[in-house]
Amino acid sequence: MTDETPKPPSFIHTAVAEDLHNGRFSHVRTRLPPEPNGYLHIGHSRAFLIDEKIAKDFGGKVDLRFDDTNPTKEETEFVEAIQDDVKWLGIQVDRVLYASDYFQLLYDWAIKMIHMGKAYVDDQTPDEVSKNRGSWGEPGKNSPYRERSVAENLDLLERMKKGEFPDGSRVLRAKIDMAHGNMNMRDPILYRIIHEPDHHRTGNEWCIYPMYDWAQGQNDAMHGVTHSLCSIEYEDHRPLYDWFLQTLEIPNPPRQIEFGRLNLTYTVMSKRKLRRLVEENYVNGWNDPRMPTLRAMKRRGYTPAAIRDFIDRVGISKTINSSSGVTVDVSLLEACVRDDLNKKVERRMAVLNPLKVVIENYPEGQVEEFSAINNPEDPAAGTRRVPFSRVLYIEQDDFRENPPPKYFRLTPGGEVRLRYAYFLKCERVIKDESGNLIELRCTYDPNSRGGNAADGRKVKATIHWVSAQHAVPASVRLYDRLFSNPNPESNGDFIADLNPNSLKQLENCQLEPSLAHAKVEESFQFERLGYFCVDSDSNSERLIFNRTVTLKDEWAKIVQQGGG
RNA sequence: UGGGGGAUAGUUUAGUGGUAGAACUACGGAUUCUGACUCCGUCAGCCUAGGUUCGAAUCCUGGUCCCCCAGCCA
Repeated sequence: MTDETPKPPSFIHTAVAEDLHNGRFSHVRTRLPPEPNGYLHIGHSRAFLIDEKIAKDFGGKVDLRFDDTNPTKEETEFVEAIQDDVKWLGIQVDRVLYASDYFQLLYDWAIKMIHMGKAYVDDQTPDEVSKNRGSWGEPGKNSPYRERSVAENLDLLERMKKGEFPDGSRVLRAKIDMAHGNMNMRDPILYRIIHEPDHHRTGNEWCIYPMYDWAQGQNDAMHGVTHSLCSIEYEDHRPLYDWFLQTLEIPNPPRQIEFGRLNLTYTVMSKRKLRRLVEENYVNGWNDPRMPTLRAMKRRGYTPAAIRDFIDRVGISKTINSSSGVTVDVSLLEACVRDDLNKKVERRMAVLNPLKVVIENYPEGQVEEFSAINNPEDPAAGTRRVPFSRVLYIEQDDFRENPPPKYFRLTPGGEVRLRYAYFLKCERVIKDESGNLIELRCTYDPNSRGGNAADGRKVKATIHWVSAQHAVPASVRLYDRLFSNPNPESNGDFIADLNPNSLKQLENCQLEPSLAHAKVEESFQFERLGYFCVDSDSNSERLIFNRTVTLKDEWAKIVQQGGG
């Protein structure tokens, strides 16, 4: 591995290195800033991995900090789920912090702002606040409460905090500039009143809660964060971020740096849309393997290594082509999983759509065992024994009565190799009254034991098989992309772009016996088919596999192009 | 309408004044007891118009197109 070409550093690396070089900072600390109001998806994981990478590359640390400043949206359940996902990804966080643990410090700063004449309690209704904010190209109007006395502001804020006023009746605002071109600077709201529900950590101790802008920079500062990395839609919040830190005269102010967000083709990423998929039952929950959430991807069989590789290959930039970022082709993600699983996972034979084969010249009652390689990419994985007998199952796709051009699997009178076993020739086709194919009568070549003919003749195809009397039945869920449109919603409602074939469950699959005791989450390559893992719905009665991703399939392409 | 940001093959991404390079995709081929893996090859790009320069993706000027912002969400 001497010739591995390191990825060039990102623009963030460049900026951080500069800060270190010119003495703005002497070390690096970043933070993962999730709001515990939902499950993490692949887009979050990228943001997190960027934070991790920057910290690691500069010998710094990364914290996990929950931005739990809005009790109406946040729950303990998500706090736990997020920590699980972070752990699963393998991110080693230095500290787990909660914005809510620092409400008092933030409140003290608000009091300081009032004393400085930089903050005031506004009694306007939400509607008035909104109207008086003005619009693009039109300045806002100063609130009639803007020039209240320090004493009155202090008193009012104290009573807001204690819960003397109803929700929505007042807010604390910074006094900046109602005519500013940047909307965020038009007297932003610092605190709003929220009585219900209780906060997941502070209970009913507070009746006011800080807004994102008011909390973010100060939290970063008090936790010693040097570089506050976030996505690009926060770029025009940066002036406000800096304004608070400067106005409060906070030493060693952290630096916010923004990067473009990650979107995927054939996927939706917004929390709103994902929630709709769940709530309207288009998928079976947040961990449905078709979802882009990390728990879903885990269940589907994606590995942290594959996700990390993917994020790495995508890189970091500020490019913006769509919804605040860049839209990466899912096929890159799929390529990354295949790469990882190919190296690590054992091979097995599994017949998804069984077609019965009787080998007429094979002795009834006889059973042989063949040795099969577990992983050609990893000799240390060794071999296993696979039983063979007179009645087998092969894949329906591996036989064609009227083969199209370029089809070189089994055909009437044709010969193929049964992987690791014998050459097999199809002699007769058996059908039911309505003409459906139900069975193949075949013969084998006893002189091809192990897979090579004594006379040296070749076959064009090798197919997988399972001995009928030894087979383990199972269900297999074939997952495909959730949407059939690379850019869901590009022509109307994204629900209309749902792929009707995103899940197909097969109930009559036949697996080689070594799979009988496969454990939940264990992954395998079913040869010639794809990568599959044991689903958590499995029990001692029934094995259920999820297809993580197919193998690349040249034949499928030929068929798609009309060749088959 | 005001503010902020972005533009290099189909998709991502390097390149920071000196021959535009990579990955994924697509296509073709070699190999193969997985139509997999591996290997080789092909197609394909600097948003645009000027300027500076011996030389511009890179510097300057003017356009064009795309994204984000008017929550008491984050």
